[in-house]
Amino acid sequence: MSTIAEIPNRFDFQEAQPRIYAAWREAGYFHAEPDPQKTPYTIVIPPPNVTGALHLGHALNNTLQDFIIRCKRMQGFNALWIPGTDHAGIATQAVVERRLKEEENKTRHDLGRDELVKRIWAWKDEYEKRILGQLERMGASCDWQRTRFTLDEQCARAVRTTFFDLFEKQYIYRGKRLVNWDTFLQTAVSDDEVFSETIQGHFWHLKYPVIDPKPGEPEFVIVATTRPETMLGDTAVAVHPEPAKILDKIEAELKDKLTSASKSERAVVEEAIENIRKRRETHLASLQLLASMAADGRRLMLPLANREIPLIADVWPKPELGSGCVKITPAHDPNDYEVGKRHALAMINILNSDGTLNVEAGTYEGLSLKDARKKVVADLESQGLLEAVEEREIELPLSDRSKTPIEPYLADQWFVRMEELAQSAINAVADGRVSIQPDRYRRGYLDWLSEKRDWPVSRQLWWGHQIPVWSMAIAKEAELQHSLDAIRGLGSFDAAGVSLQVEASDESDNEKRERLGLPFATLHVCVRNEDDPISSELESLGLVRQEDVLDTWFSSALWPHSTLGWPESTEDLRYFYPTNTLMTSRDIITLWVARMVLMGLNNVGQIPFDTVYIHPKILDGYGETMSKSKGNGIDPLDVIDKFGADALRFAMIDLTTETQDVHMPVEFECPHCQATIEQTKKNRILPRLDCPQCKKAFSTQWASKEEDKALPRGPVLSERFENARNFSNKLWNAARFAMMRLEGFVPGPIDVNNLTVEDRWILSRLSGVTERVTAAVEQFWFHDVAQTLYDFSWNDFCSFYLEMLKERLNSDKQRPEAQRMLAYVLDQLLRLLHPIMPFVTEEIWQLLKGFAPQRGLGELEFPSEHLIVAEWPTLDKTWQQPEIEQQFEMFQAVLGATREIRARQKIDWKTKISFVVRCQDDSASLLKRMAVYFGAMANAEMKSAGTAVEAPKPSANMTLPQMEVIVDLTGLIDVAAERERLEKEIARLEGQVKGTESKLANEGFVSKAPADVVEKFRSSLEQNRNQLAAAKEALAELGQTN
RNA sequence: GGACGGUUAGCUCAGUUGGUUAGAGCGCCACGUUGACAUCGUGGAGGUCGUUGGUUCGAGUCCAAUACCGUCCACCA
Repeated sequence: MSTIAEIPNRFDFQEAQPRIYAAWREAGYFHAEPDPQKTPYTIVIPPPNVTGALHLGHALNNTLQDFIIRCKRMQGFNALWIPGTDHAGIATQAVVERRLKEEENKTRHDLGRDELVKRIWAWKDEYEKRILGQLERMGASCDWQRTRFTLDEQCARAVRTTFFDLFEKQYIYRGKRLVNWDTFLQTAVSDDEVFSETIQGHFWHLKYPVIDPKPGEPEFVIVATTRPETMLGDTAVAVHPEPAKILDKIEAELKDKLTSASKSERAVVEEAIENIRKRRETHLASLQLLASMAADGRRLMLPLANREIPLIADVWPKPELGSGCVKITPAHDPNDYEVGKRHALAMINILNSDGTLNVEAGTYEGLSLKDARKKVVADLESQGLLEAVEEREIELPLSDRSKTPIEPYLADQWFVRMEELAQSAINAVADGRVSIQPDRYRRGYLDWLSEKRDWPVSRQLWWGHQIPVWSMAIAKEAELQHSLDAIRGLGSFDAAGVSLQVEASDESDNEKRERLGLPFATLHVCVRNEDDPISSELESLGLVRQEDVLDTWFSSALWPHSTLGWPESTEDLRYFYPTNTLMTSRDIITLWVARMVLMGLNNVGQIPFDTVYIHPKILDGYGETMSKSKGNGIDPLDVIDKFGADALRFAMIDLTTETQDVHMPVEFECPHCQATIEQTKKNRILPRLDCPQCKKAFSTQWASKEEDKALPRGPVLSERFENARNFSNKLWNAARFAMMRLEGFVPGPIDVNNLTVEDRWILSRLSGVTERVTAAVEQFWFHDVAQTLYDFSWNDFCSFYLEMLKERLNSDKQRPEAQRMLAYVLDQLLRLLHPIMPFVTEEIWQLLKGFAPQRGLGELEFPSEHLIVAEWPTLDKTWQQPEIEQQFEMFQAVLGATREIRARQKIDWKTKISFVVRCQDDSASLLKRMAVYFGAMANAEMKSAGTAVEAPKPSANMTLPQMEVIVDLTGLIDVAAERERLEKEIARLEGQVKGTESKLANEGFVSKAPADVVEKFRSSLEQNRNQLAAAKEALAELGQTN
């Protein structure tokens, strides 16, 4: 058995965490198997990207999951938390490619596909290990035997099965789409990898001749463009069909705005109205004419290309901008692409993949875009078709990866048709089978899905699930049947899972198609199992496998069922699916959550989870998202090293409120002297800093030079973890106290019918806290859980209950019962705190077992081997006794009064004071029972209490509801201090009385407010009046004393 | 441009159905090491709840308008 000397006054978390974690793991508590006797509770982790280490956002996300899983495990559920990581397609490939460039000055083409993928796997192995290690250090109780990776064999099988199924249902198809093309890297990049820069550019006004203008019609239509070279791909010019209506509408809106505009806005709005008026004068007539010409089917001659194009009416051009007309280049502009689809326009791609012009550009073929622009402008000018050139700032989209301009480029892409799938996911949330909390996030989910936009799933990458489709171009119509027969005739065709699609060319003009070398059609064969011999047979027929891989979200969308063994109908799947709660942050509700719902429904026929909990984001002190690229990110491991995993977890739970994101000011910590250095936008990007206190230098995450890297690293931390660390320490020391005083503990039943006031009080509080915490867990009120337990532990348990136990533990007679109560209450508290702070509570649990091997309130129990599997406290509501709590509050108030008077009077703590309490008899008898505690906790002696106590003189008087505490100040009094305090008190009470009086004088209040509320005010008024009278009297007495 | 969130003490945040004069932690001030804990204890100071108007007997809480901050989505010839 330990003695106090053996228990350090600090919890050595560095030593204990790995030891405790290993013990849990070895005992198999993290692992779950299907068990019909128990109800499953399952969470799948949002798999972190293997691009890098986990950050504080992950710490939050995973703490919440582990908290819930630990609660559920203790509550008797068969709790399963499935861990894993995400291959994160483009992000991971980009990281590895960047490193390849930096370290070896090579591109992926130098390595080739197989070698690059091999390198990425090595990267993945390293980071996966690191990520899973971080989770372990946070205390995550994941079932490591079930660890998955979105690109592992099991997930790959799920992906192929899903793809095949959707292909067969014709939900998957190949089509053209404008992508952000990086002409330097010759790959498509996603929208979030495009950034734009404002540059000084030009606005060219071009004149397109009208073919056979009728009298009164213009000879030319003027279009304005920032990219004149794309005119070679124009297939129409558009004008708004009802320019007058739009101008009227804009003017009406502006006038509306004017009525509510502030003075400073007025001028701006008035100017805008004036501009619209001018616009009407200068442009309206001609725009209306053009609109009617468009309706009339008039055509224009596209200069240089010498091609006839239609003038069309469409809602896209804004009559108030530019010339009011726009050229339409469907293959090279996203808006024009939409217009082109609406009007079934030809889409002419004038670019090669390297950014030079192709055969469609006629004489301009082979030129770079830059040269083509010069030549096109020069040629137009020489033909007198350049109306004007304006200077203008334009936004130029650039590739984040190559820093070269992005070209919208029409490319073949694979899509998932969303109509039916999206509807199923909409229904699941709309009818409540899947609930999203907080529910304000439902709307974004439903709105996004309701657009039912087809999902482009192909990526021009090498890292990912390669599309399981083999394709072949069919040059001529006559060859189609022959090829189909050949494929169907393959030896293993019937046995294999194979599905066939014929993609027709979108160029229907035979002659033109042949001139451009385009095929008549393309055959696509989807193979269910890529290892099937059919794939090599297909290749022998000349079919080639698609190079593209699938969007990383395609495999993530299957996560809740692929991790449980789907497509096989495993026992795991049947037992643990649907999972219960998905916890994630709001930015991937659409990208991920929605797709999991629809894929779960499509593949398994059931929703993937019944609840989605959206947690807040952690921002830095400037309200910016934390990120490595800004240098304001906190590494959870740094927090764990300094404050402990329990502190990190408590802080995460505590800051998770329902309403908002949390700001966390961050600072550097000097590794030499531990001084904190406030992080600013300036210093957070420096590779090294000099500590202002000890003047020594340290390095940051930006260190790249050898000399900087050699310096000790200064971690980025936040003082907001200190509070949590202190709480953990407080708990540890409360336990340490218990260990000291449990010496000689004899297990035995507690006489529940004969408890002291403080015992009944702590049990009442404990019961209330248990109820509240249990309910809060169900509601995901994490902050509420943390606060309730913090408050109970620190204020009720430590500051009062333990202090009061000290007296009883000193008495041989009272000690056995006091020890049993101490062991019991601590036992219950440890259980409640365990899901938040698993390490320190488990350590205490183990120690406590040594002292109190059997404990309990009614019946004695042997504690479980480990706290992690102890039963969650169950609620005994009968212990909740409001009267007891009220009585106790009265005691606390009297105690507080003596302390306050002592402080005001500056009476040394060692000087014993005495006091009397004027109060009702029942209160007096209670206070008399507590008399010993006034001595122990305030070094004060209660001489007497009751209705007729004699007030000592001189005295300090403190009025409380229903009571008056009068402290004997013989030989002690500081009259000025006491007068000041009383005057202040009188002022406060007068304000209160006045407020209440006027309220009660209000006829409306008395007649309309509920009777109990009115009664409450009445009695409080009476109380306040009494208090006020007593205070005034005390002040008068003071005058006499003086 | 659309949707959503926030604005409460010096800082970071609570405030669950509207009900006495609004809370916590940190920070600040004063005092204090009596053997669980100075990562502590005791006491104190500090807020007209962004602004304006409305509903109500009563508004931090409900409604409307407005300002500022933030997030997501769309878009910028």
